[in-house]
Amino acid sequence: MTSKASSGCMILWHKLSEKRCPQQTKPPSIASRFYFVRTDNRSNKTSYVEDFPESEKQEPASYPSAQAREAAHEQNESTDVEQRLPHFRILWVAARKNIVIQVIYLELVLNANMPVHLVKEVNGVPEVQLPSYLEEVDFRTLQLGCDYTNKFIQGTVSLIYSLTQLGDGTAFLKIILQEKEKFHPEINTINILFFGNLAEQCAKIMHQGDTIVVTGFVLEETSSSSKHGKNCLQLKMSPNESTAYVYVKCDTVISEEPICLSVTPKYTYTPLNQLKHGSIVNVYGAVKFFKPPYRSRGTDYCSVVSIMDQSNAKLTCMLFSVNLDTLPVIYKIGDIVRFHRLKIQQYKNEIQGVTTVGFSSLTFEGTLGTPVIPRTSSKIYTFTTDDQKAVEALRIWAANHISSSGALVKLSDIKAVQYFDLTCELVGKAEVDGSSVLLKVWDGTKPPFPSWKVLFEDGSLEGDADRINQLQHLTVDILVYDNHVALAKSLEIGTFLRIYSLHTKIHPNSKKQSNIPHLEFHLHGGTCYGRGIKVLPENNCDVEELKRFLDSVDLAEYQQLENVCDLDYNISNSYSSQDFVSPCDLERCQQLSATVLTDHQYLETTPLSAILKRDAPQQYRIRAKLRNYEPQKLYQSVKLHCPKCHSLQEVPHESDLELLLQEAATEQSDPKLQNTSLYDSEVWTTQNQQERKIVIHFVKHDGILHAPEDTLIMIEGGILSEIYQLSKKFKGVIPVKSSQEDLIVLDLAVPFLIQGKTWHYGCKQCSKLKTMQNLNSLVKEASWTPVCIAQALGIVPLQYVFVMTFTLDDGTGTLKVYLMDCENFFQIPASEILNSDDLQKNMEMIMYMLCPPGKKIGEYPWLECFIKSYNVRNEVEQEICYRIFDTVVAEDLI
DNA sequence: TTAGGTTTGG
Repeated sequence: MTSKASSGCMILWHKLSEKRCPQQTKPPSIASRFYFVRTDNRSNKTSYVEDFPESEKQEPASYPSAQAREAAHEQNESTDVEQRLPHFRILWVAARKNIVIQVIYLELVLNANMPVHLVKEVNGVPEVQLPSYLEEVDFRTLQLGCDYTNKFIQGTVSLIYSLTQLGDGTAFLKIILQEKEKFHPEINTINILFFGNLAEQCAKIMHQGDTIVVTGFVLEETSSSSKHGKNCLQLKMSPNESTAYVYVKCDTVISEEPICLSVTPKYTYTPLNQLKHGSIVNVYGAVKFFKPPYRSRGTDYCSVVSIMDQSNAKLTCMLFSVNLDTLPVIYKIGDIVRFHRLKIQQYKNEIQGVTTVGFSSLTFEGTLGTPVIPRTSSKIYTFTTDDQKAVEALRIWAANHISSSGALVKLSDIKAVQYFDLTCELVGKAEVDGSSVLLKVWDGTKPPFPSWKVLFEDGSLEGDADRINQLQHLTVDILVYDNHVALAKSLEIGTFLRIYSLHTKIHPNSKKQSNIPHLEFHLHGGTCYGRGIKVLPENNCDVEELKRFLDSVDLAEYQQLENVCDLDYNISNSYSSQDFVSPCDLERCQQLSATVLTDHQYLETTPLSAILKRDAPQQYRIRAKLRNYEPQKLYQSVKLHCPKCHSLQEVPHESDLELLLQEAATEQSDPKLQNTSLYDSEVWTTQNQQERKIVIHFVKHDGILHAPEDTLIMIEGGILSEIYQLSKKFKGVIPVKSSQEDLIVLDLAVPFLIQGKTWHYGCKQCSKLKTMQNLNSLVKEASWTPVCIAQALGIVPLQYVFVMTFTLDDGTGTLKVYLMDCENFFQIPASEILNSDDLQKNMEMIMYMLCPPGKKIGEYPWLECFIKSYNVRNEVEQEICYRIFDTVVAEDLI
């Protein structure tokens, strides 16, 4: 028996015996051929059959059909045995009464050309010795031109690059091998290049940290020289000449599975809504929330992971491990995880999952369409086609049910006050004091405001000074505190990071000093909201994308775009800007207004005290500060305005719409009104909802139906969520009902048209409704704009407006002025803001800038406004009111 | 054992 043969055999043998009867029988000697394992389920005895018994062969009926064999084959095709030991193939499993026969083909194990071997290592002792003719050499003695056919080197895999293809299509894999310490105390590494199927197999099998032995390599000089100017050597491994031995630690592989009839245990997965307190289960889930692993106060690392599945149930899991590597490698919300042997327990009336003996996990990228490759430190794991399907199904579900908004924000998109996840490259690092570390990072985009520069002692900044200087306008300074400090200190310059729940806020003094707000970046202490840092591997798809983007950044372009006021952008990192802004610059900056007039610039500024003494109507140019504004809650400032009768009304609340639509859904659709020359109609009957009928009328264009995104639809019997879904797909949705002769608008209390995120309402008083056939006038041009549709249907559309009261103060007096604005003043459409988190954040930031909370009014920015006065008469008295016109918020504030 | 998702001091 050769060592090559026995390595594979031993693993198989142990897997079988561990599950059943450890000391019962010895494995037979193995030859390169079919190999039969017979298990008697009654006595739990496993035996090895030298050849298949003639008697058994003569009972074809008792053996699986060709189809069943294929199924068995497929089921086992990507088992752990095969993934880690590609030279095994379980061809089929036959079960008859209590006898189970497994047929395993061992061809590759004995194939002399087999380029990769797995060597099982129990408690650090390899179960199989290397061939005795092989002689170990250390890295330093390697010399060009020597024959290394019978020599080997051994080391630890410290880095594995992505598997790639060379120009001619040959697979190529590069790894860095670190020499065992026994030769030299200092770290000594060498690059190893694998080619062809050897590269492919190594990419599958090897993991960072593995001990490997390589033999039969060719030594060559690297094309580039090392950091120290010396030429370096690298090893080339080709499939026909070279062999790699990968040592697999099997100490932790203790199967706790119930006895099962095939080599690979068949795992069952419990849906998250069926978990029972006290059980130990296997589950799949999409990550809804996670805390990257951190050191607990106890002995272990901890990671909190909340997952959801198609049952819509959520399970929060407390995962502990002394070994950081065995916790799931989650990079973002939406990743898919598989947990084995998770214990379910109760805590505060809710169930939770906890790690238990033998817990293991696989993590998969959650993005649809990316390869299904498990992230795990586990050497041996099962992965079947069923698993593949489970991951793919969860990806689809998660794409529709798990929102990752807020995550993965670019620096250019950040708002004044925000928590977000940042993917970036580390370019500099400095210890600021005992409790915080400064990280200088960039993501290739320019933040809307300069980063506040953190002070640190000379000489404490780690990183390439030239590069830090070159990127100074694009890097941000992040202060990392408390429990994150240890990890931050260990980070290497040049690594790619994801920083979770990073906090930005405006530096309190920055505006006073330069009128340009500066952003502070903090990773506060604690682990709330998943706060933490994770190093992303080079082959992570987000990192690959970021690298491509960083490479494309034109640094020269950024350097020309610096603002005159932004003096501290150009000063040394080691000083605070306050020492450098001269009084003259400060004055110049403070004279700039946070708002801009779009007309009437010829007018001279009038003090508020003078305006207060005059009659209306008048027009004025003023210069004042925003002392206060109302309403403070943004959603309260958005109203619907009728341009005809000038009435103002509240935007209907979603719950009111829901009720109205539900009520309308009980009305019957008239079949006579379906399928006309204007539209084609489809009727659906819902299940479990008293068989509600939904009718959708697809409006045709030139007599034919077009793509959904170009098609207007009308809906009868739809509820809010359905209309919401349909509006994402179709050009526009009109809720309608059947009347005697034609379809008509459902009710002006609900939108007459839903287009994208905008819900269009009509004025009840001013509209004179016409029926849907009037849309015929628009069909030829397919002019499905809200204005055209409203006109055709006799509707006076309501405008979304911001209605606010500003209290302005210029030092001579205060004046309350109204702002009623669709989209000009803030440059944000009022019609879209209620459905857009981003726009709401923009608006918040603008208000924060115009009227900074916690500041003295002297520190507020100036606002140049154009206002007009007018008389308002009520029953008792006449009053002068003021409104802002022709004024917009300055672009650099948006 | 640890943590038990729910931000902000620097």
